[in-house]
This record gives sequence, structure tokens and C-alpha cells, in this order.
Amino acid sequence: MALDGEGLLARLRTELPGLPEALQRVAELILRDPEEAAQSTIVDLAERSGTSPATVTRFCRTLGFRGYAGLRVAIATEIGRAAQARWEIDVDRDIAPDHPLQRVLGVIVSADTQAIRETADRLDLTAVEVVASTIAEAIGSGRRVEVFGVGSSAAATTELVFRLQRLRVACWHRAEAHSALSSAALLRPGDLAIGVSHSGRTREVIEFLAEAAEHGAMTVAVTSYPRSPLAETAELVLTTETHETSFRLAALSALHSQLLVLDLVYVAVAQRSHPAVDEAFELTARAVQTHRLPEHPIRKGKR
Amino acid sequence: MALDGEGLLARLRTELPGLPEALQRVAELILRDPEEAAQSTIVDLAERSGTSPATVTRFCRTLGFRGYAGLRVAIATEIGRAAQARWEIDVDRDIAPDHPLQRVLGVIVSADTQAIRETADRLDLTAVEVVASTIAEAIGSGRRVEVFGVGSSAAATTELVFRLQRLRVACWHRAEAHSALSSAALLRPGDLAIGVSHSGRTREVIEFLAEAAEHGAMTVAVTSYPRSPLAETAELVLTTETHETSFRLAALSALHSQLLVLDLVYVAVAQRSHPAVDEAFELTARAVQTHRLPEHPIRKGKR
DNA sequence: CACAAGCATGAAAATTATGTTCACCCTTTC
DNA sequence: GAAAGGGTGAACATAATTTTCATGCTTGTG
Repeated sequence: MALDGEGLLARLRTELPGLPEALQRVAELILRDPEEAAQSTIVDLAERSGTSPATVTRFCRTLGFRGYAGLRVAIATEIGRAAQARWEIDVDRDIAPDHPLQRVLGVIVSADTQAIRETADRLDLTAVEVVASTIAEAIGSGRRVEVFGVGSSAAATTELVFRLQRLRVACWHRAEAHSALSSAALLRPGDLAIGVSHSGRTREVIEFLAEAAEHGAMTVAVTSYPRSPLAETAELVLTTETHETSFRLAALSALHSQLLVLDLVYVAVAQRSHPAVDEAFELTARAVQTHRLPEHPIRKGKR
Repeated sequence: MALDGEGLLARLRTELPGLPEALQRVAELILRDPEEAAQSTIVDLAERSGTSPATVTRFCRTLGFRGYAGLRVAIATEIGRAAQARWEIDVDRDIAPDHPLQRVLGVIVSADTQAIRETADRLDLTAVEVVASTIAEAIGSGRRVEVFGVGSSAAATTELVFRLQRLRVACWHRAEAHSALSSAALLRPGDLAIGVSHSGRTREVIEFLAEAAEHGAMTVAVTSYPRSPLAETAELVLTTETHETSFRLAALSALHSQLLVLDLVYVAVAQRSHPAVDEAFELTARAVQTHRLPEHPIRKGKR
């Protein structure tokens, strides 16, 4: 969407503590009943929050809107969104130690789904296209794909590699910085290096991409911050949006965003390597099958 | 909302032919670009539709709104709804080799978000409660937590372990079946074993849980099939729903569901281990910090 | 401690947007 | 072809929004 109020309510909640007192009162009022706020005139809002219209205007400006109308529309948009998505009613609250599980779950779900949706909204499909084609070309051609991510991002990279290998892509994930750097140094033009880091500031990953670039490989960054050092180092950037409601939540949902992006890359590669690879697909599926117990009629469980 | 705009745009389209000419022009303009309409003042709208403000007011009344503000909010709400719905529509389609990326993305997003929501809907919170408390008790008490999953599920388990370790839980993830079995054999009453398998039929994982149970550990299965052998082996079952639109998609979104469940477990443990652990949390965050390049000036969001 | 500098705030003025009235025009109908 | 009736916009009235400005409060400094 062009003009977005995406996560407006979330942002309000986040920024609320940093706001001057009068503005806080306005924010609270809006958060307490967004629907009503969207209907109110600026005077209403001012009165009910015990402030003045001038303050409300300032409030809008502070949030980056041109004026009250902008805020109103943004709130209304959010209401529409929430109405459509049942789970997002509880949107964007933070988690406190004493919150019941039901609520915690609601918060996590909304953070995750919103992260996924926003990532999808803003993803640069052209870049994905390029990445996928490059990987697809690497199949059976002796070209290599090196993927690197540490900490939480490692889960995403492992998964990508695991899947790409099923497609017969010569693809590796390095568990630690040293071997990642060595592998990067062995890359050549035509090869591909993918670095994943939520913050875009993980030194090891940046060095990994830089090393790869130096040796002529194409470099791709997967990060939430398109202006981070990692992004600047890379040729192509795939942006993963996250909901900055709280630091902890952002970290959790970042993984979902990363997976989404990498899933798409994976599927796109599978599409582009058709049909030679469909076979590889089936083969690996069958190999795994033998480790599974046979499909069987369902036993009536005790639980 | 009192006068709601449910399907406002649809209604406009329906009623358009029956409207007088000037009002039609207004309706068309709105339908052509609802977003822009929501941003415009009544004068803008009048000018661009070649009518007068008076006409636009009449238009609002005709539709049952109290005035222009009402219409505006209704349009904005619709926009939000549409934006949200966009990712929900594509459900139940499959992916074919020739589908464009945009569509593939839509299918993946809807499969993932739906999997997340359904998992949340059906999750047995009581079981989560028990698991979380057990893990929380394990902190600093010499009790152990062993987690095992192979293939795709390994990503989820690695992540869980990574996070739990930050909370000072004595927690391990085994990379392969043999060491998983040995570790399971070393478990004792009070310890916990978590086995993750989408299908619930991965032999290694089942054996792992069985071994753990034999030694008196509490056993938890995370699987999409609550009546699978894995589930029957385990004491507690956390069910991850997936959308069975296609085999491939189910596998992709299964990971999101697993992550959701394990995220919840993680947060629940963090809650229950407060406050001794808040410190551990900060500490690890800081240790990682030094590997990051310094934070840089934050973009104060324009608009 | 006095004082300046800097913000936050609301009162009131200025501007703009919105709603209302009314005169006109174009159909339609008899 | 005249009267009735709805549709329309110009002009006005009202209300909402924005801007300006004076004031009080905090913060840092000599």
C-alpha cells in the first residue's frame, strides 16, 4: 500500500512512553477505542483527552501525518484490517511476565502474521527473480551457493540449504564464521553468497558477504534494515519486515519473515529448475520415507 | 461502527447505475482510486469529479452517512480490509511451475498465516502450561531438557534450544539419531524430552521419545497429527495445524506452526523464570552486541 | 540561586473544510 | 406549452482544522 498506516496502533503503543504528557493522553484515548477516535472530530478528541485541538494537531504531526485527516484515515484503515483478521484484535501489545498464556499467544500470533504480511507486501520480487534464476542456473553447472547466518538466522539458513540441496543445488551453510569466510574466499564469478541477519549489523555475516563479493560472487543480503551495513555490502537486498513493538517480539517474528523470503526463493528455484528436478524431489522424499513408520489406519488414541 | 461500510465499495458499484449523473461521477471517482479518495477533502473530490461540494455531501447522505467524514472513514476502513484480505484470498490454490512469483508469494503467505492462526486456535494451552513450568523448574536445578527433530523440524528445535539456553535452561538439541538416543537414555525423572516431527512418523524421533519415557522423563510431542505414533508415544502433545492444500505447502508452513508453538513455550518459560533470568537475557544480548557494528542514527519516519 | 534557553501547552485568531440554502435548469407529464 | 419536480451548483453559514503566540514549566549554567 502506498499511504500506509501499517501498524499505526502498534507504533502508538511503542512510542507512547517517549511522548510528552498531553500527547500521551491523546494516544491513550485512541488506543482505548480506535473506532470512536476515527469518528471523532479533532475538537471531540481534544476534549475527551483533556487537551486542546492544537495539541491533537501536534500529535498528528509528530506521528508524521500531514494533519488530522491523515491520522483519522490511518486509524480507520487499521480498524478495517483488524476486522478482517480475527487474531489481530489484540494487536501489538507487549508481553509482561504476568500475562496469561492466551494473551501471550494472541500477541505472538499477531506479531508473526503481521510480519509475514508486511514482508510480502514490500518484498522486491525482481530481486527474488534474479536470485532464483541464479540459483537455478547453478544446478549441475558446478556453480556454488554459500549461505551464512548466525544465531536465530541460522535456523532460516539451515532450512534453506536443506531444501535447496533437495533440488540438487550445490549449496552449503557454514556453522561458524571461520569456515564461512574460507568458503567465501573460494567462491568465483557466477557463484552466489547469501547472508542473513535480522539487524544487518552482525559483523561475521557482513565480512562473509564482503569476502564473497571480492571474489566476484553475486551477493544477497536478507535483513530487516535495508540501510544497514549488510545491505550496503550486498548487491541484492531482500527485506524482511518486522513489527517493532518490542525487541523480543521483533526477534521472534523476524524468523518467520526470513523463512517466508527463503521459502519463496526455494519455490521459485524449484519452478525454474523444472522438470529435471521434480525427480530429485521425489527421490529425496522417498529416501526419507523409509525412515518413517508406514501410513496406517488411525489407532484410536488414549488422549 | 454504527453505519458500517461493510462492502461499501461493492455497494457503490451496485447502486451506481441507479444514481443521478453527478453522484455517479463521484462514485466512479471513488471506485477508481479509493485510497486517493480517502485522502482528499470534499473540495478536491468535487473538483476532480467535476461536481460541487454540495453534491458530494448529498452523495454521503444518499449512502446513509452523516456527512463527509463518515464516508471518508468508511472508505479507509475498506482499504484496510482489502489490504488484509488480499493475503487471505489465495488460500487453497496450488503452485504450478509456470505461476508468476506474485501469485506464488500469495499462496505461501496465505498458507503460512492460516497455519499459524489455526495452530493458535487449537493449541492446548494447558499442555503448554505444563511444559513451560517443567522447563522453568529445570533452570538451575540440574534437570535437563533434550530436544530432537530431524529434517525441517531441526530448524525449529535448534531455534528453541538456542533460545532456552539464553534463559539458562540446561537444554540440548542433538543433530543426529544416535546421540539423541544416548542422551535420551541418560535422562531421569523430572527431566524433559521434546520430540518434533510434522508427520509424527519419523522413526528416530519416536524412538527418542520412547527411550526418554522409559527412563522416566516427561515426554512432549510436537506434531501435526495428534493420532500419529509420535503423539501416542508422548505424554503431552502440542498440535501444529497445517493447511493441507498441497504436500509441499504443508511442509513449508508446518515449520511456521512449529515455531509458533515453540515460541510460545519459550516466552512462557521466560515469564515463569522471572526475574532471575531477565538478567541472563540482558547478558546474552550484550555479549552478542559486541559482534555488531554500532547502532546508527534512526530514521525519524517521514509520513 | 538567579537566569537564560528550550520545550510543552492551550487560548485565540486565521484559515480551510463542510454543510445548508436557494435559485436555476432541465426533464417529464398532463 | 405550462407546471411540477428532481438535480445541480453558487453562495453563504457553520463548524472543523491549523497556525500563531503568550505563558508557564523544566533544565542546565554561570
